[in-house]
Amino acid sequence: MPRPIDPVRRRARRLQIIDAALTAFALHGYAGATTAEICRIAGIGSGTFFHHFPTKDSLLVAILEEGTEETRRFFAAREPGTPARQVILGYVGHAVADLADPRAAGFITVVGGLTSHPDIAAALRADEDTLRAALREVVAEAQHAGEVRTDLPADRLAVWIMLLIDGFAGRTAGGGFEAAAEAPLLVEQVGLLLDGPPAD
Amino acid sequence: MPRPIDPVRRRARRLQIIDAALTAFALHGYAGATTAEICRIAGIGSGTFFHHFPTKDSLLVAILEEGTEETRRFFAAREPGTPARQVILGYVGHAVADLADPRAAGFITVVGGLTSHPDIAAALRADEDTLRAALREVVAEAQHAGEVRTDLPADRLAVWIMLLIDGFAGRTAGGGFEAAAEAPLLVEQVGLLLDGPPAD
Amino acid sequence: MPRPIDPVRRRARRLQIIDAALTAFALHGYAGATTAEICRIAGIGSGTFFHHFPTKDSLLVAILEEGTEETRRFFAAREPGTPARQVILGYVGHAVADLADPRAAGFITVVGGLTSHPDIAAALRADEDTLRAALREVVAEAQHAGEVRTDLPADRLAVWIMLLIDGFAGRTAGGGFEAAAEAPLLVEQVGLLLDGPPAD
Amino acid sequence: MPRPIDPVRRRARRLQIIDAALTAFALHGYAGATTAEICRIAGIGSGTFFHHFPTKDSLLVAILEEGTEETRRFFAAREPGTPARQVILGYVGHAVADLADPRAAGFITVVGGLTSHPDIAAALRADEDTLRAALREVVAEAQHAGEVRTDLPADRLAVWIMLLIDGFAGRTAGGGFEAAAEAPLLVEQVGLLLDGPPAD
DNA sequence: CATGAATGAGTGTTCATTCAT
DNA sequence: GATGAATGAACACTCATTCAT
Repeated sequence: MPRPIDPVRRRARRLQIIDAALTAFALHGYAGATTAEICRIAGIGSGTFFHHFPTKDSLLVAILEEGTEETRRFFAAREPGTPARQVILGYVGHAVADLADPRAAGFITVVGGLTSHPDIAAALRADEDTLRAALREVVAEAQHAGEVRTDLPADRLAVWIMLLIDGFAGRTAGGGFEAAAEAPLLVEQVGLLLDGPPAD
Repeated sequence: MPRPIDPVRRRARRLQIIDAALTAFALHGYAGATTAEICRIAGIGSGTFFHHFPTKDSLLVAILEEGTEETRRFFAAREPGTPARQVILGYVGHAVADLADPRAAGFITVVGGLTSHPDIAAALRADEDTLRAALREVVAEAQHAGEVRTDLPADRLAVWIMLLIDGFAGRTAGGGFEAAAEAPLLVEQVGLLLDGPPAD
Repeated sequence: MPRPIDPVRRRARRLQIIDAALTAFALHGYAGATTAEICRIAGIGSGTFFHHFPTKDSLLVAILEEGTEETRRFFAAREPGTPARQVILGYVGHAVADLADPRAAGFITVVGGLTSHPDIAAALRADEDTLRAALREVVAEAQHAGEVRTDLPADRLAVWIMLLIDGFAGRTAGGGFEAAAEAPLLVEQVGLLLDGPPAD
Repeated sequence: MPRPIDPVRRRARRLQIIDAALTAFALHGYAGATTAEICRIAGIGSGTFFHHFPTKDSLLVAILEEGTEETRRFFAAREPGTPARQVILGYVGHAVADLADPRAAGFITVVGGLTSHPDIAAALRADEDTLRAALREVVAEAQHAGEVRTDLPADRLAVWIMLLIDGFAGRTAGGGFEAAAEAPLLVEQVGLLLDGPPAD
């Protein structure tokens, strides 16, 4: 009597594990977090873990893909007619809001340098490329609309926006830096970046 | 009749190990880099490694302290009479020059989130605090000289300078970002940060 | 639907490891016996070892506690009405019977001096104290019954009984000393201890 | 200009190392004591250690041989005419006096079970055999003189004397057992052993 | 589907020993 | 003779992963 697999419950389990992993990775880094700890946080047995993710690497890949998907969704959800520059600054605000979860900041800084592990590196690159392409497109649009400086190519500005966000995340992960309080300065800095130095 | 120990050779060995560690850490992260690999890169036996550093942790701490010391030296070496703002931008240039070694960039990003390992966390904090204090002091001086905006406290500006440098380092560690080519834009962005948005 | 864990099998594995450890410790001493050898004797992988005992120390502690428990059981099992002196000599016989396993003798002599390793030292002390208290009590009872000399305090006699048993165990561990053949002489010597020198 | 080796200084160095080793062995056991610690206690470099003893094993063997030699000397130094029984009890007193050094007791208990290490096992056996033969001879003499029971062979009595001394040493190594205070009881026990149970 | 006992390659670290100075 | 830097085999222990139940 093969009970039909319940995809809802399955997804719930996966999210439960992903959530535990976020905590563990943020605390000890990817290599430092053990599957045993993730299982303990998630309240499951190790067997269950490997039922849902064939390897530890695949778990991290899944988390990264989840993030990539969210990025895609954000830009896809753009209200038609919204000015491009506003979309850019909106994304910055969106990213900062994610960093309200202190684990997110830790996760980003900790996962950045995983160039070994080919699967993970690929997922990181995909995440990066997705955001970079989306930003590049909307920056180019803003340039055409005259909302953004044109002395730098759109791609380079996109990368520098990401640079600012990543730097901000890194500070958030440490102590003594209130993401909420500093967010306006981030928006200001991105604005200054998009405007460039005053002509004077 | 004890042979007089040769401190020069001892220091050379330490530097040899530190150099190998920089490579390994940048490649695989702290936890991912094995002492065995560091030894292989350095061309020494494992016993020699632990003869010079009692633990893997202590090696990282030594590297960090080396960096802290270099920061201190940089600010101590300031020519009397140099304008404060020029010192700040000079430091930015100095930091970027270090990132010409691609391992340095990888190292910085990879080592950021090591909050477990109390000794390492302490050394990271010390490194951070040293730079932050030095920048704060010179930023405050620049404010008094009217070279820098005064609507933000010196400490906050110091942190944001570090944010920009760290974000820059993170990009350098990845591909598709030429540190040398992007350096002027970093100086420009720091300048924008120090000036603030145009009064207009 | 967690399979109900089988405590029987778990206990069996533990005993299997303990048995292998007894052999290895008796052969090479505590420090000299490697976990690898214990695993080989027990026919298990190293992972399994540490699945059941978190450290090598904890294994020895478990063995010692097993012994302490057995001592407690022996004295608790005393038939009501048995004369105290008979209980004492019964215990001596019981101890000698254990020494029929040549590994037991080796184990005792080898484990005696482990004053480093705080956990082990504590377990040794607990084992010692349990036996000493049990013997002291029954010796005191025998003194009240007039079966044992009263010129020495019960505690001191208890210690000397243990001294004789330990000395006997030490001889058993070496060669040229048949525990079974020498047992009557041990009982005689304990008798002499309990009686003291003839009044004459 | 090969300076003639100074055998006095050489012997002093050896004794200095042996003394340090006694301390270290008593504290941590043979396997637990490192050559590095012995060197530290002795205040010498590791190179010097291996100048005087080619291996750690050879050091222990040397200590054991020192002890064997002392045993031999004790029995050789017997004043002509001394009654055999008095020699036996004199030896017991001599052994107890050695145990006044708390390291001696620890050393004896800790070194007992080293059946691996063929050289050490051989030295232990030699030490044992030397004492046993000496005791056997003097016990036999006492038996002929009618000072000692004759229902047991001299060799067996010799072994039991050693059993009592070793048991005593084991207690001394632990706490709560004052060698000096308990010595008379040891002499009494040996006396009772040599007399056997009263005919009554 | 869920479990946790079992695995063994791999990890950081130790230590007796060697040897150039 | 004396030193301590260098060595690498061996050690206790970890951990991602497998699989019988």
